[in-house]
Amino acid sequence: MQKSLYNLNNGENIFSGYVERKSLFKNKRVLSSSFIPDNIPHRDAEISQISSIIAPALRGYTPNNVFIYGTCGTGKSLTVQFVLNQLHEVNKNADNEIKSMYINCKMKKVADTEYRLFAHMLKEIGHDVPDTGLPTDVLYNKFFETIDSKKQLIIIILDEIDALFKKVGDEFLYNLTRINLELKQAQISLIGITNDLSFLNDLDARVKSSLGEEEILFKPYNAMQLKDILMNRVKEGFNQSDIDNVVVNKCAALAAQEHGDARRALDLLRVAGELAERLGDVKVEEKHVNMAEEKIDIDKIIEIIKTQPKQSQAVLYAIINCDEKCLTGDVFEKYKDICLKNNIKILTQRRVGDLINEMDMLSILTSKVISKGRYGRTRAISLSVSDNVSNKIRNILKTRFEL
DNA sequence: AGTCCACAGGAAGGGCAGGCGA
DNA sequence: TCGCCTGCCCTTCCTGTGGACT
Repeated sequence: MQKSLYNLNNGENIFSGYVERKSLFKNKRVLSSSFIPDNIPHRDAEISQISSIIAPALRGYTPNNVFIYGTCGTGKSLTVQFVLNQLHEVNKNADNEIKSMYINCKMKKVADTEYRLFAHMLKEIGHDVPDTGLPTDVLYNKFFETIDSKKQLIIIILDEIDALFKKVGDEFLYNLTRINLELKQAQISLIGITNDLSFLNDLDARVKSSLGEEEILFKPYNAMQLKDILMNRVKEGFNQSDIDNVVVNKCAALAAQEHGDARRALDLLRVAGELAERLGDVKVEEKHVNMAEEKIDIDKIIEIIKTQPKQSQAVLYAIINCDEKCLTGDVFEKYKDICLKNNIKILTQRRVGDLINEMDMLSILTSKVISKGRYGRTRAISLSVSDNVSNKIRNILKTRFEL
């Protein structure tokens, strides 16, 4: 019989079984999607394109702004960070100073408004600013003065740039793309990254021409390319005898179905390994990938829900407790019930509508405007998760609200 | 063809928390 | 400390919408 990982009630230290057992992982860090490897397979063309665009920085010139687009998990951010690391390495001892700033515009409370974007960039260059209270133009001027205090090139990478654009428009991009005209010593160069292929078309023509000086498209990986990527990581990440070849094939195939998402493939591989280890199995097998697939989906959605404000959670609980295809009016009635029973302030239907929209954007639910003829126009709302996940969400929210 | 419904969603403004300068 | 300014969250008010019904 397999010895339990954790010794309970036998007098031994409960962790001794875990420590004694050999780990399936050799270096778990390389299986993380944020890990930057020494080489990025199947992205030679893109690396060479980006390098040739930013290379003039090494001779003291300002590189053109670059706009990079491609679906999720195609290696856009990774490739950019890889190229910039190489750039910094070469430029280590050079006279002209090059700095880079990576900002994820989708991060709530970090860079999801123009104010927060400039506050974040100021913090990056060592200027602490309050989270609120200052006029945005004061922050803009402070940023301007700070970077222009010496000769330097700053490369700003705005990841998920479409998220910020959707929220505040393209004024901030206009300001950033014009900033070089006013700077005396420093220069900035922008790299915009997005999953939204149509994003550039929505921009003002002036912003479009300056941001889209150079455009690079990242095509999705196919199953074979994903397999290559995974094999590279498996070599460094796992003790190879501990992992079935079928596992790599399955992870690659599943991720290829999801528009060639390498991040998904790596997550599947890592979580499958974690599950195998947690179960005390000696090898990562196909069954662990199946379990990983479900776990990743559930974890992701539950993490989002747990971090939502109480009002959004109450609205979601109302939706869960409505019929399968519920309408805005039904949700609002249920929501009011929940608020009354739980002593929560009732927001207006207008605001609840916005909260529903926000959760739609987070892919927690789907809402579609429908017309019911003389019975008015409304939105049909349904959860965009499986029954299993929906039950898990219900159980979590049940502990927070009475109904 | 006109009416009607139940909202959607834009615009404007209020209240609050927080920073700044006098 | 106070008045003023800001961003953010929210409400109020308003117009627009589209298809069933008359």
